[in-house]
Amino acid sequence: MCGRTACTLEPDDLRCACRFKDSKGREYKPDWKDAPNGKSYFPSYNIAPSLYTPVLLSAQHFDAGECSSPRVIQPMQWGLIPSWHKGTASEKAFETNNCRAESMLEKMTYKVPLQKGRRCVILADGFYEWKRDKDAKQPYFIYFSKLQNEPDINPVQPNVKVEVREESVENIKENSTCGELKRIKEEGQKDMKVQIKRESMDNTSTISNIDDTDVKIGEIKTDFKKEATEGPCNVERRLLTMAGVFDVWRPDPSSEPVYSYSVITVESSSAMSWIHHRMPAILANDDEIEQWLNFGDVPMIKAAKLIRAVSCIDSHPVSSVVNNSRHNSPDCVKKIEIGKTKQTASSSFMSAWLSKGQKVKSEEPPTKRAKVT
DNA sequence: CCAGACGTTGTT
DNA sequence: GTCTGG
DNA sequence: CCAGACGTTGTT
DNA sequence: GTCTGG
Repeated sequence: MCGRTACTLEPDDLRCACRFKDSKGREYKPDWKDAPNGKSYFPSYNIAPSLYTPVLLSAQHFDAGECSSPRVIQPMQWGLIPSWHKGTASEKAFETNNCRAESMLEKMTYKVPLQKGRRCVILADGFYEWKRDKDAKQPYFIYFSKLQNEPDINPVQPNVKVEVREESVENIKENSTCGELKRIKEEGQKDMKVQIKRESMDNTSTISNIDDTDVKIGEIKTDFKKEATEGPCNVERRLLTMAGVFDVWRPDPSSEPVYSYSVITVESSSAMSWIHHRMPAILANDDEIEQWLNFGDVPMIKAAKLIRAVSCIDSHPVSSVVNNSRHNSPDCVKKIEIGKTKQTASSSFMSAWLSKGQKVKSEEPPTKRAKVT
């Protein structure tokens, strides 16, 4: 899954790294909006849940005229606090750092904000994942592959498949099994039946209470300022863009709202599964980002198709200094060679290799393992 | 009707 | 706030 | 996600 | 074992 990230760019560099063009070809940087409750984002190589991190969202979430760009970056707290939460921010009983894609349209905590169009994109240099082997834990840093900067040119069969079928109310009723269907729409309108199916298991859940028409499409704002976005962008690697859901919570009616988010997770692609069986839902290019953010034009049913396991990622092992979230240094993301410092890992690898030939449980991706001759 | 939940991961 | 279970 | 705490009284 | 803090 995704429980630790790095995000080291300053706000202006983040805005620069998030330059984009609208449908008319005008180029923008996202606006920067501070969190309304006064909390700040601090760049770090070691970002843990509960911290505030930069998140992209549509300017349509704000009042008309408030923004000079169709997109906004705002720091939000990692770990979604539902709008109905009672008590203080810290006494939330639930684990909402991640949101399972397979059930996000069913669970109250995520369904409700998603119906309100509260889709966001979490910005990061990359994220960390711990590969477990018995007692041992080896952290890896994972980020966008440098080879493909635009689409996911190396797609795998998505293991989270979102099927959308339009059927009449009658058909749905006839086809419904176990009373799983719930009525959603007013008379005369066609129901949307969304199935999110995990390929690995034959586990199909049917959702019908998310629909396109719930979201009030805000008036299209055409008065965004065109900003000067020329000049080089001093950002080396493309920022990782992870799909998320956010919500807005008020500790009490008088206080400022708290924006918080959850990273959507999916069953891992082959690029990740050798490290971990879950991974964040990554948006592979700007078109996907646009569709995910633009809740006014892109209904949830369509946006849900963007949530899948991509393969356009690279990774490398890093030092266990990253384990302690108090450690914030470039060492957290620095590549290390495994097997050199840890003799135990190396010797177990070698003995397994000697006894079984070259078929060894992979410590590296298949491509890298192939050069062992 | 009211009360109570509302979540994920990993591990066995 | 909204859904489920009793 | 992982690391670290997990407790009270009285005295300075 | 389980919760809190980062």
